[in-house]
Amino acid sequence: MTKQPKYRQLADALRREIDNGTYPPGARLPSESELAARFEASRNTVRSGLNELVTQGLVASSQGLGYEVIKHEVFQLNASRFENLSFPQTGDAYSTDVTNAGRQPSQTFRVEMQPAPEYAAERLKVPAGATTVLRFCHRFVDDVPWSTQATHYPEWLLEKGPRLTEPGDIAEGTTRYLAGLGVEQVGYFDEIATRMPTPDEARLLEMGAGVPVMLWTRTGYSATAPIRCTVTTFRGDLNRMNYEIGDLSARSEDVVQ
Amino acid sequence: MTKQPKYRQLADALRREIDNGTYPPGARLPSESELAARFEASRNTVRSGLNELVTQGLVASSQGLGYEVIKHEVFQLNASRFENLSFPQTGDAYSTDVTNAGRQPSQTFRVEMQPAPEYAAERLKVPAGATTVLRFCHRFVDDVPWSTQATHYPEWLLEKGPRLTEPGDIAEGTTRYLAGLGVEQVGYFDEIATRMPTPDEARLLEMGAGVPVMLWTRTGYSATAPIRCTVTTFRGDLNRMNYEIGDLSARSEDVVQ
DNA sequence: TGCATCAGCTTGTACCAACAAGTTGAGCAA
DNA sequence: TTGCTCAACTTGTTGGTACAAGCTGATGCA
Repeated sequence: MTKQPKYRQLADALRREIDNGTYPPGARLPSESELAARFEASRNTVRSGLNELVTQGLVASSQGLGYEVIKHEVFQLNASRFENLSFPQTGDAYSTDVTNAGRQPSQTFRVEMQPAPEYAAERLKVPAGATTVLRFCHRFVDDVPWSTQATHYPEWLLEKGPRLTEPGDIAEGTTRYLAGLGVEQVGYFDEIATRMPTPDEARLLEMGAGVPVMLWTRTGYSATAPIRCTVTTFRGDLNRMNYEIGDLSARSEDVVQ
Repeated sequence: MTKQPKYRQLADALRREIDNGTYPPGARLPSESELAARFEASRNTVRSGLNELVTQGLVASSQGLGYEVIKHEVFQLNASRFENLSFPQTGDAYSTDVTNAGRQPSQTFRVEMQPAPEYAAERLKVPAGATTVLRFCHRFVDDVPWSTQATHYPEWLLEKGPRLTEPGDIAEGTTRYLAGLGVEQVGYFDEIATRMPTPDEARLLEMGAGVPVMLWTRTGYSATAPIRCTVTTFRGDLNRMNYEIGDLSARSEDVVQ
């Protein structure tokens, strides 16, 4: 074991104390100057160590307040069931999942006609820059920012579903609305990626700079063509994506060897 | 637009120059002292700005060498096809995916009998601490560390598949091996999460501390019981997880409106 | 030629100082 | 009591200095 620099020893010591409950989630750490006295280090060195914990998403700092141990609370999102089609639902998939978890969903909407960005054009099989309907959605759970969602629809869909451009929510969910008009989503292709948030994303989701985002890109297909491309951006520390595939009857039952 | 601190202005300027190709992937940034002169800032301020870029995974620094712009080449992993069952394969799912991408896979193996950690016990429906077979695998693509994989099998499976404890690879893939013994995986439950790497993970995967990891937990089920729980840890910046669900015939065809 | 050494570059660690800016609670005034 | 001000805390930003440690190429010796 090679000798670690002082700021890292400090970070490791604090990490241990957070793990073992000396500083439980929600608790405040001692101030920088107190830690400096305890570890016989300068304030800058203490800040280097604390910065490591912030980067790892264990604590968050606020000017004037101090450092607070973050509480993580993971929210499970079931991504693989067939949206709105396999069983009855009243709202969209998000509201359903959140409500089932006993939480309060809310969201703000924005609808625009936009030239398709490269990723959307490619997936929707339209020329780059072609006009698309963009429905943008900023979602909250119990008033905490949870995700942003941008869905591009190809322009030709408007002939069949003019309400796509209506500002505001479509109560029964857009997938269900389109299915009622004969444009049924029969399959989808999901891509899941992760990266550090852009400054914009960090601001929108009110997340620490050291927490990754999860990007969920879903391209929905009718029997003949792609009909939508949705990119959802989650706080990575608060969400988990689930897929159920194949026969899972053994999952819910008691185990029989 | 409020005034940003100097170190952030510096980070934003460099980020733009990386994006627009002034510093392409693999290029070296100017040294800290050169940047200090250019931005009329102290070396400490420059380091704060560069640290932001490191945290966001855009650049990496090495002592004595300088700052290098990271090149990321994303590897797509198809997670939803039915492993080894729906079509013939020669090796395991990983080798197949990597080879199909024209890359050279390699891996190191380790097999142990281990008490089940909490997450595995829960998913395998065995008591916490019950003995399980742990097959641990460290995978490389073109000799670059790519992922670690830890699979727990319940102990009762050994009666049917004793080769599980053999050190070294099982050539045809464990899932296929078990299927040949009558323990067929008929479904699986996937969970995908993301977080910052632990120091150990950062070392094993040779990744910057500012790059998130992607955790892929797959629990496989036979018709009657869970038969394995696999946790794969990826570099988040180099991997993307794909799921194909439902009828995707429209995906590969030319579009017909 | 071949090899060891070292100067001169790079980043890493650690310290000090000063002031800006956000938060809170004590205490005073209406 | 209510409400305001302000002192005393907190972290945020920016400057400075010094030395440690890693890398590279030039230099010079064998």
